[in-house]
Amino acid sequence: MQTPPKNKRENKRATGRVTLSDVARVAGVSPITVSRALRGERAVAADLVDRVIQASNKLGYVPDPAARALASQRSDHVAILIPKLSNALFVDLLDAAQQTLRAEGFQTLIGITHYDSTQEELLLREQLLQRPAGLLITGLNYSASTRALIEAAQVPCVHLMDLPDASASNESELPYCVGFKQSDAGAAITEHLLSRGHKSIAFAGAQLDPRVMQRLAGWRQALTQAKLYDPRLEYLNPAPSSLALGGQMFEQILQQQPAVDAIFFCNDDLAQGALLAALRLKVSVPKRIAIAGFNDLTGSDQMLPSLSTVRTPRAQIGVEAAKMLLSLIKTGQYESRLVDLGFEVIERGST
Amino acid sequence: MQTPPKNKRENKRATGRVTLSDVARVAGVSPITVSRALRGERAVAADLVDRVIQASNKLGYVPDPAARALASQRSDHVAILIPKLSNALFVDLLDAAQQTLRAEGFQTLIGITHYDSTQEELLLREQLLQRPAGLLITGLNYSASTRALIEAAQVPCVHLMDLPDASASNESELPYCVGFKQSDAGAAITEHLLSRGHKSIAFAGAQLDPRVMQRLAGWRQALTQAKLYDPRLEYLNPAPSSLALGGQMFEQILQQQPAVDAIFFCNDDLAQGALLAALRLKVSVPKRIAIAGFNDLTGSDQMLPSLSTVRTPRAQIGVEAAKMLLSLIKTGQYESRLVDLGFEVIERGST
DNA sequence: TGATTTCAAGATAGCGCTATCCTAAAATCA
DNA sequence: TGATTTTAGGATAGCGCTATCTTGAAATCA
Repeated sequence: MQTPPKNKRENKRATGRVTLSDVARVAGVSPITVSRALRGERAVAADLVDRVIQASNKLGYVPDPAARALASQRSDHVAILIPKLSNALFVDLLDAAQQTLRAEGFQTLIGITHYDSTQEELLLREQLLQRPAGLLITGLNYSASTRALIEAAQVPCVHLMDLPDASASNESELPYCVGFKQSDAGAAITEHLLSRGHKSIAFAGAQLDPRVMQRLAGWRQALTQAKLYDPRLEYLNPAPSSLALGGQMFEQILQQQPAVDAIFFCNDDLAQGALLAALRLKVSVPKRIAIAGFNDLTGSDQMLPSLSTVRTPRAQIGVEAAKMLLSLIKTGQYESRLVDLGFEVIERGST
Repeated sequence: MQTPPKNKRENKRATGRVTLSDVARVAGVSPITVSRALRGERAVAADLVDRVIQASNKLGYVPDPAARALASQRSDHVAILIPKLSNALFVDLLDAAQQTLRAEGFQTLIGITHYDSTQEELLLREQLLQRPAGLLITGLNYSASTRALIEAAQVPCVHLMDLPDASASNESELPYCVGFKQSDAGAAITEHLLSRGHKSIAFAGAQLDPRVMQRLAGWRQALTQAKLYDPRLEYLNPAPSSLALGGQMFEQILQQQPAVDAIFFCNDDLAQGALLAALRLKVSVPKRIAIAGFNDLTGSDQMLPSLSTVRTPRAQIGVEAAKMLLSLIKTGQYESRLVDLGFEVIERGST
């Protein structure tokens, strides 16, 4: 003789969690109605919604993200892919995006690619397993397999920091992007140096990611237009950007190109390193040589002389990209695919 | 007349995912055996394990984290709580921990507390909803409610950057910690300044989190022991640490305490700002006044003069804490509760 | 006013796993 | 050798939600 089957309640694995059913019982409705009322999905009578919300508050109900993810095939995660944390630029981006997403109840999954597209793909694969609600990706990545992954995942995706050449194709084929024109910014700071009367302006770039190359293109274009372009003044080093490297490149350029009277460094850390090297070598800035940076990172205004640079709206990009993504997640659309947040040339003592 | 019930396969919501059952079918075993074989839980015959693994590889099976989390009440997330991303110290910590955790298949959930214990508790609550497998928390937080949350969650937790006074109580009541003795480090750099013959050594601190206060305690202790302690030389500013603030505090101290011949700044960014201010004001370092920092952040070796500081093993702390947590997650134990990774006084040009 | 459409609520059936219980065979013991 | 304990595999029943289908009532229409 067997014991009679226990009733459902007793049979439960005890997890101590307040569930939808608990709320439903208290509110006197079915569980599915609670689900709908709380998510605002479909029409639920106003008085029922009230009762559900009251019951929910009374019990301190909080939905279980795992159950939700399993049932709906969508989690409350947003994945973000960033090249490095050693560049303050990306940290600011992450910070801003993360903050904005959290305010809407989304958790941020970080992935650091180290500028490696194989890693990027691997990270994306891992992140997609979590069925994220959305994706934030630094740069406009067109690696075929990565794109395929994103398409297949059917997840809204916003790209950060860069804008495609809007000229091309029809609007609906463009990726969602929040950024600014890197090449325009590169040209703008170069023009600033030109306006100060400099004739021999070198470009010093490190890391050489696509955005650096676009700044280089901007520099080339501005100098070509001024009929001052000289390919020998391009100094490109694939090593990661750092203060120390900036100092080294500064010395190297001084030595190899004595006629150079200004240098545009592709990132502020390089430029800061150059300013410190100039102090060490007692090279007068901007008298003997002007120095410009990029990004307006912390400390650039404190340097001696203070560093002229391009202020990039990275925090704002993080916020706007997150908002765009949230809109895509919720409504499937956004007013525009391209958001250009511009940049600002900051003229300080070094030029 | 009704249509006959569709068989299970057809009845499924089509998600296109390879499931445990698919693997089970191919391997010719039951789903639960696949689950056990893949997780290495319980004993499964070696040949079955082989067959399961082969089938799994053949089909490209990957477990669904949401389903796993729902069934087991544990996700593959590890939550990390950090005060700020604007301090490179914590970014390094995050980077190292995240990297180590990912290698073992864990996703990192970040929470930025902004040094606010209310926020910390809120973040922790949100993160605990995800049923993380483990917790990494900066500092030794003893806010009652936060502690209660952690205890109630029954989740292994490792604290970062700091060590409790090991003297007290029995071993098993200590929290798991990876860090170093902040007060010892504060004392060590102060002793370094003393050894250089400085008699009037000021302390300049910002942010004033518990770790800064411990460095202050170390400074006090070293000076008291040398019979040179003077409370008027404590400069404490609750504002966030920054280069600009360092410059301001430097000027302020010079002005108010003309006899001071050395300053210990609680963080390198302050000290770097002070060095730049010294250049600006043409105050000779270390001749007129010596300057020491803390953490050995990027750029400190590039300053003019290069900055003497305390190198703290933050990346190593991130790695070791992650490893400790992984061990706690998998085995429930770790060889010791306190891991002291030490620190190193770096003597450079500024002292 | 009867027929058709719309709509709000509920019933049902999973999402893809793991915890738990069960069973038959193998291993151990007296 | 029969009784007891281990052991390996499987069956079953959820984890806590949401997608989907149903249903009865209200709204709309001819």
